[in-house]
Amino acid sequence: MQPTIADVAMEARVSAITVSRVLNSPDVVRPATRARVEAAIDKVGYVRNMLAGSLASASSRFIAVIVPSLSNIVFIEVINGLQSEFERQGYQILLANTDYDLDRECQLVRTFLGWSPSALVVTGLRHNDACQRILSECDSPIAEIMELGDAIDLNIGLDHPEAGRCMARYLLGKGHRNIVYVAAQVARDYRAGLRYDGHREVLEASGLRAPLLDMGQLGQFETGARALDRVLVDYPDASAIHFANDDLAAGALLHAQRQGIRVPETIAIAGFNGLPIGQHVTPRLTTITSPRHRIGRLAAEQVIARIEGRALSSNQTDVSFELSIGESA
Amino acid sequence: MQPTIADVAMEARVSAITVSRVLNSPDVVRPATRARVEAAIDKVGYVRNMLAGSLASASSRFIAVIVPSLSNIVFIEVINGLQSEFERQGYQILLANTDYDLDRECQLVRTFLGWSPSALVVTGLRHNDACQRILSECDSPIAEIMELGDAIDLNIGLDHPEAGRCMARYLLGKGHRNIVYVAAQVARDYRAGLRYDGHREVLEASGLRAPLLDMGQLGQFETGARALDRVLVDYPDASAIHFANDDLAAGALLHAQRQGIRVPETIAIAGFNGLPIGQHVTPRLTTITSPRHRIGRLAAEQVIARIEGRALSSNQTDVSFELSIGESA
DNA sequence: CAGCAAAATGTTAGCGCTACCATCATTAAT
DNA sequence: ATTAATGATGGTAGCGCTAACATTTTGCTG
Repeated sequence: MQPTIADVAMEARVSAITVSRVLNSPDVVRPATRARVEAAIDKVGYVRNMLAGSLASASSRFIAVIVPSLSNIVFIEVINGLQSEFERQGYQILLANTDYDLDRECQLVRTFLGWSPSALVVTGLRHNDACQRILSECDSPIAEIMELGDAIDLNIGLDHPEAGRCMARYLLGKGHRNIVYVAAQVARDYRAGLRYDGHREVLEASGLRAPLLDMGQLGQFETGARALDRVLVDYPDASAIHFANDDLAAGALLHAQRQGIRVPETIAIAGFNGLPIGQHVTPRLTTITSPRHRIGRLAAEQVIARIEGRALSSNQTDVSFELSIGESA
Repeated sequence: MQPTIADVAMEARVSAITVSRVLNSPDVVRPATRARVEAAIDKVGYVRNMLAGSLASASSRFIAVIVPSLSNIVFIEVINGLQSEFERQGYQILLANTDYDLDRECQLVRTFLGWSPSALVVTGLRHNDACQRILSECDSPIAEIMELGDAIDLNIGLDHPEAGRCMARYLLGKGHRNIVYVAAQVARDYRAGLRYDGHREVLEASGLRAPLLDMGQLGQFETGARALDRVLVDYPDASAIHFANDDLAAGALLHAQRQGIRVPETIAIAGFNGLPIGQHVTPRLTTITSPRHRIGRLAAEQVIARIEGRALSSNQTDVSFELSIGESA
């Protein structure tokens, strides 16, 4: 049997609550007593039972974090940002991924609420009805990240339609008039769809068409490579491809290099995210850099502030983005 | 106040324990009763308190997972493998990263034990003394993954020295006699050091030298690029570089392409891990493919078997690896 | 050194759930 | 019909901890 707080208390000749205090607010215990308790903890090999503590205090120091995918480096970086900040403050992340499935998201929220998390961090603003209701009725802080808009509680993210507009304007400025937007599964990765909306808006305002090529599968390099081939065949007039993300764009660039397709002369290529690989391919990728780690860090900071009851200047934080111009477009 | 099991019980005109049974072992409750309880759960909006359940049953269904880094795609894939299997069985992962620091690892193990995890999954076989003792004395299942050797309990991984030997033999077979091994922070990423040991063993057995270039920082593409430059200057006779991982190797390959350095003619390049990017660069990277997702899945399967008291044929699983030959070496 | 505020420690009563054993209902067999 | 065996449900106690209040000790003032 694991020793409990009572064993430590007996060993240190104090009451259980004093041991609890040494653990939770050491400064209210007299140094001499504290030392005795700490010695007793070591002596009996006490390991704190966080479950019991959380139950009694009705606060778990868990933060539920739900992202669409763990295979996408973008979310990993966000998690890194969250993790570094939360860990510093003694919070433990409970992590899950939805596979871009809103019903699964709802299920995960339900499950996580059972652990009495101190807060929830979810990706995006779109949820199914049940999930929306649960989150709205929940009294823990809730941060909806990545995307900017009407949020339940806290909101940290960037303006995806504006990012799409930004790149479209840049490509227009470069003289492109036939630009294909290539995404993978827009229905699931709807933020890529939001960027497309912005892209189309700009092109149509100039009287141009904005074809969308949706590659069937959420893919990586391979999908980008195949997309490039398809665009060259199906859209012979296209002079540029606006990819929904850097994975696709990098896949296309690497493929172009293998095949001797000249970029940007034959076709210009642009991406989104600003992943490191974009700066290492030839030509360097023109893309939009999103502050992924920063989103995580800010979300964590604001969530902690909310938990601790500190006031926030605003519930919404636009982390913004940056056009990063390479030679690919 | 959140409704509790007692509220559900009252609503369904049954006792609390029956509600508990509907939640935990529905098949022992009469269908009619079960339906009544389920209706009551919906009606009162009951959310199960996992903390209380875990405390009472002394089993949390948490799995503590400790990896060196969340920035390395390799560990992400392992976590994906773990996650998919554990989630299917209703276990929740508690995730943390050590930043390759064994003292931090010990601290994390201590913290996690406080949550009464059903099992621990840690990376590698090396721990500091305190950690080794804690893990040895722990009676939950423990899986040490990635690396093969003397383990505390379960062990799933690959033979790193043999992987190093394998690539060294391949490079020798290609006629290379001056091969530089390039790693980043071998002291921390000691598994890269194990591969170097194997590499050196093979070269020295052929009477060759096995210089080691340790780039200061654990880096990505950038470090690989800089390493290539340094090798060309500091080891003018070198005909091949054996990189400790594919990130470094890919960084070097992309750099070579930018600079017009011919691979493998001027210098051959080999990696380790078998990341997708290696198959998309030109020339394709010669590397060793490790079954990362499989390590995670197997570890989870075996841990679950152990938790459920099922016997395992062996405590050690060699997942093996595969030489993947591209044109880079 | 009394007297009092502040600091330190203790007592009691749960947190919400499940293990354990007891009880009651149902069916099958004599 | 009676018993036994099985199935379904309930009562009680306690998991290990902390909140809230109660009590004791300490340090200081006049």
